[in-house]
Amino acid sequence: METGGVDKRRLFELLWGTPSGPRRGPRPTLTLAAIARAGITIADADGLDGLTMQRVAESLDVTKMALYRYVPGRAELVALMLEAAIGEPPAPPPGADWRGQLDDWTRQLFDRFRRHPWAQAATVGARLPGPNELAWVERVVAALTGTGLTGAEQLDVAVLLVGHARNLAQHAAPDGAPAGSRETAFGVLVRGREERFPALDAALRGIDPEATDAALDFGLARILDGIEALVTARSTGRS
Amino acid sequence: METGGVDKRRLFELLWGTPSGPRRGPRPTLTLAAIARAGITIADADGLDGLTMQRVAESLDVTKMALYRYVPGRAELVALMLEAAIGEPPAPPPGADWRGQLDDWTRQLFDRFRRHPWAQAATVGARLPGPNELAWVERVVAALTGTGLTGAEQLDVAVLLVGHARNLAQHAAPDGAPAGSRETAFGVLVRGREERFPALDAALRGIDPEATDAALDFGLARILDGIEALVTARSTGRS
DNA sequence: CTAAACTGTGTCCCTCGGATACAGAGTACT
DNA sequence: AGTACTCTGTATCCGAGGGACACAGTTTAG
Repeated sequence: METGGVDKRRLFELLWGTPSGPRRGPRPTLTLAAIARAGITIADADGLDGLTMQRVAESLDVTKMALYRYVPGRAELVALMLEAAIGEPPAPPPGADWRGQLDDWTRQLFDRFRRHPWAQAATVGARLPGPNELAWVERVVAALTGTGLTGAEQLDVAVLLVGHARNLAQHAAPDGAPAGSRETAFGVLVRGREERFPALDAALRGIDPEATDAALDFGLARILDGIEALVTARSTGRS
Repeated sequence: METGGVDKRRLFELLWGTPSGPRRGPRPTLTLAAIARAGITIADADGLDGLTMQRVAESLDVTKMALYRYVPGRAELVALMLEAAIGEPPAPPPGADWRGQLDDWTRQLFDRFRRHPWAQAATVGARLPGPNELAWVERVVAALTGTGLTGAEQLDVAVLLVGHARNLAQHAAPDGAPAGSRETAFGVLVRGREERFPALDAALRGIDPEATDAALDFGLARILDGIEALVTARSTGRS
């Protein structure tokens, strides 16, 4: 799996190109969107490892090689799937200030990542972003326009928030997991090695095993607090 | 590649087990550490895709199948490589307060991730942490002991900082990249589509192309500011 | 109506992870 | 010391999966 070689030229065409006009030969039976959808369904169920060209083709009632008429290879298919799975960014909640917008934005992105666990693995390394992905970034920058942050800082905020949403979708317990499963997972390893991990042991002891995992909220609140401090410093300091 | 199936029982033994005593047959020619080192060298050069059992075996002058006497499979080998590549956490800078410790900690972890780009891909999804990985977390919790944060919050901070270090190692430009390469990469996509990404366009225009990418520092400063606000609130509010 | 272009298919090849059976090496027990 | 047992490395084999290539059928431009 994961051959990794990506045809950047072709991928750019696929992500950003316009649907070309009337062509000559027989009309295609498939669509890029349909292929991506089929791939997403499979990957949602069985992960990226379960995603084979064969299975995608079968689910579309086509031969494996037919897919290569639309997509250069598996890597590019995954990129298309990612773009479709992330989708367009949601409308910002009406009347929200920049903080409210970014808070909602991060939770929405978190949800997308959680709905498609394979998106984690599909977003490692340098990528060519698609229109949807860029539209998400645009929303962050737009929300921060007028706060006194520089353009570079606005982008840095986007990177920070994407990272948090993505990172926590990874750490988030799977849907059916019992509360406090993270703590017990760590606890098993720390137990019997308390002298090696004393602080960790103490921290784990102080955790209510019934408490729900609030890592997303906690981190997001800290990040937004930090940004807010900068924003107020900027608006009071000069201007 | 990336068959994904992990033998958790065996992996736990490999990561946490103690080297067993004197055995009977011929003495092994290899070591787990040596195998992991060989794998790291290969993955550092050619990524996880370049890491094949064959290549690892060749670099150790052994047959491919000999490796399976030490390691259950490829997935477990990668886990061992990760544990070795991350290594033990560095000693906290002497005399530093919690903020100084966490700042240094995050940069150190960032460095490790940057030195081994494949570690990105190796840390997706739920994993069984090794002793080194847990020791890193221990350091964060230890640094926060006495700040008034609850045990759960201390762990949340660790998740947050790991995520930032990991995330930024991914976004960080490769070693030889020219300054401002991120901006130009975005710029190419935005150019000609200014009406679709107006805020992004404005942000990019305001960026000095010579400026060095400071996303790590920016995000880290925000996060630590946010934590500091919580710490002071806790210490002044009650106690 | 013909030629060109495009689509889906069948077949083939290569790479890679892993199972299995076997031969030699070293140790524990008598 | 000898023997039986066990562990190591190897050789061989298999199946899954990505992708190349040539071909036949289909649709449209001229």
